[in-house]
Amino acid sequence: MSVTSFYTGAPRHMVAVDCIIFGFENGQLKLLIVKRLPAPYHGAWSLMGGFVHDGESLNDAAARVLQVNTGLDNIYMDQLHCYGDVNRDTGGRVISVAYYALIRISEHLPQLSAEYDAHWLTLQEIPDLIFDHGQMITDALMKLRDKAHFHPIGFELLPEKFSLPQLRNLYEEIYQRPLDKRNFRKKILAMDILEKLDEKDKSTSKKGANLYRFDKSKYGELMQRGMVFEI
Amino acid sequence: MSVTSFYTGAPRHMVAVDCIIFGFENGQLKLLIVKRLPAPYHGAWSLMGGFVHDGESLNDAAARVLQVNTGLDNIYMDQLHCYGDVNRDTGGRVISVAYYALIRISEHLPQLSAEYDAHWLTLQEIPDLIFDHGQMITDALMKLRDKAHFHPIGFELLPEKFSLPQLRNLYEEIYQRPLDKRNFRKKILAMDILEKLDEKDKSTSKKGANLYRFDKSKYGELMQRGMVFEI
DNA sequence: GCAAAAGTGTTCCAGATACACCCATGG
DNA sequence: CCATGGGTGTATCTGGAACACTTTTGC
Repeated sequence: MSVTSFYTGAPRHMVAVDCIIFGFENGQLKLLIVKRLPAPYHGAWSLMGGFVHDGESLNDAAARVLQVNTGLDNIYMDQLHCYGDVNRDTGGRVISVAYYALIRISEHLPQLSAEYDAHWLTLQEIPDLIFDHGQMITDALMKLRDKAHFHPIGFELLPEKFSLPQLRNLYEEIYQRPLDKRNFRKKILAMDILEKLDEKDKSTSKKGANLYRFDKSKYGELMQRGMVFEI
Repeated sequence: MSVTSFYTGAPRHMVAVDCIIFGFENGQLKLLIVKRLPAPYHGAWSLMGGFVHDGESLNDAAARVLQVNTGLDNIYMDQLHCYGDVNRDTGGRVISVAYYALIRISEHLPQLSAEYDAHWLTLQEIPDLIFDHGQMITDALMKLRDKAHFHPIGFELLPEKFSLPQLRNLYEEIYQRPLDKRNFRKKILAMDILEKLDEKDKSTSKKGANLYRFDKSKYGELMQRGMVFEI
C-alpha cells in the first residue's frame, strides 16, 4: 500500500476540545460555565470549547480556547478523556477531547468576556448542560480528586499567599468531606513544602490566620529524593 | 452563526486508535506488537492501530482493530489517553486515541493473523517502536498499575481457574516488585471474592496449588455495600 | 528420602484517627 | 469582656510489613 492511498483514504473528523474550568472562591469550588453561541442549542449552558485547528496540537488548542474565552494564559491544564460517541454532539459527528483547568479566581479574571456570558457556578448550581458535558464534569471531579490526592495541584486554585484554614477548606471542597483541623495541619506542615510568611489574613477572624506560600522548588527537590506528596 | 457555517467551517482530521495489548504468559507480562504494513516505516515495530471510521465510536473502533488483528471479541479495554501532537505521525497529521486491552493468552489466541506478523514480547524484549508508541506503552504501564491497585482487572489476564501463587506472580509483574506470599494471600482471601475450587494445578509443583475462580457477582454485591478492592 | 513449591500466624511499627482546650483580637 | 475563628499535643487504633517452619508428593 502506498503512503498516499493509506493516508488519503482515511476518514476525516471534526475534533473539538472542551474545558472543565475549576476555580475556588468564598470557600467553594466553582466551575466556569458559558451560554453557548452556535446553534444547535444557542443560549443553552455549556462548557467552553472549540475546534482543533490544522497544525495545532490538542494541548495548544485547549490553551487557546481558554485564552480566548477568559484572557488567561499559562494555566494548569491536564487532559481528562476523549469522548467519541457518534451522536454525542447533535449538530454533527464531533470527537471531543476534554481538558480540565485550575484557575486562581482571586488573582485576576479580567472581564469574563461578556460576549460569552460566562459564570462561576458552584457544583450545586450547575444546570443541565448540553450533550455529554454533564458527564464530563462528573468525570473531571473524579479525576481532580484522584490527582489532588497525590499531587500538589490544590495550590493552583489558591492565591499565592494563603492560610492553612483556607487550604483545608479547599481540600474539604474537593473531597466533599470534613478534614480534621489538627491532623491536616500536622500532615501538610510535616511535608515541609510550605514557606511560613510573616503576614496574617485578618479577613476571616479577629486573631488572623498566618499566611503561607507553596515552595515549588523545595517541593521539586524533595520529590527527587523520593518524598511523596499526599493529602 | 448558522448551524451550517459553524460545523462546516470546522477543520477535519484523521483520527486513529492504537491498542496497547497486555497478556500474561509463563509468569511474565507481555505486549502484543506487530510489524507495520503501511508506509512510512513499513516493516517497523508498532502497536496495532487503525483509523476511526465515520459512524463508528472510538470504543467501537478500538474493539474492531483488536478483533481484526487477533480474532478476539469481548475483551477488556479502557481508554488510555489521546495523543495529539501535530507531528507525532510522520506520515500525516493523525490524532490518536490509545486504548489498552487485557487478554487471556492461555485461553485462546487463534493463529495471530500471520499477515500482521504479531508477537508477544516481554517488557524487556520490546524494541524501539515508531512514532510515540514507546511513550504510549510507558503511559499504559503506569495506568495499568494504578488501575490494578484498586480494581479487579488482574483476573482479565489469567485463565478462569488460577492458583494464588499465579495471581501473586501476576501482580509482582505488574508492580515490578516482590510481594510477600503470606501477606498477599491474607489480603486477597480476606476480601472474600474468590471461590476456592476442589482442584489443583500440579504443573508447577509436586504438591500442587489449589485453584480459585474470581466470583464476579459476589464482588459486585460487596462493592455495592462499600467494600473496596485493593491489592 | 529429598527436592521444590504450597501453605500457614504472629509480632511489630508507623501512620491515621479521634479528640478539647487555650490564644489573640476586634468590636 | 466576649464572641469568633486560629492554633496546639496526645492517646489509641488499625493496617502494613517482616518473618520461618511445616506439608505434600513426584522423582
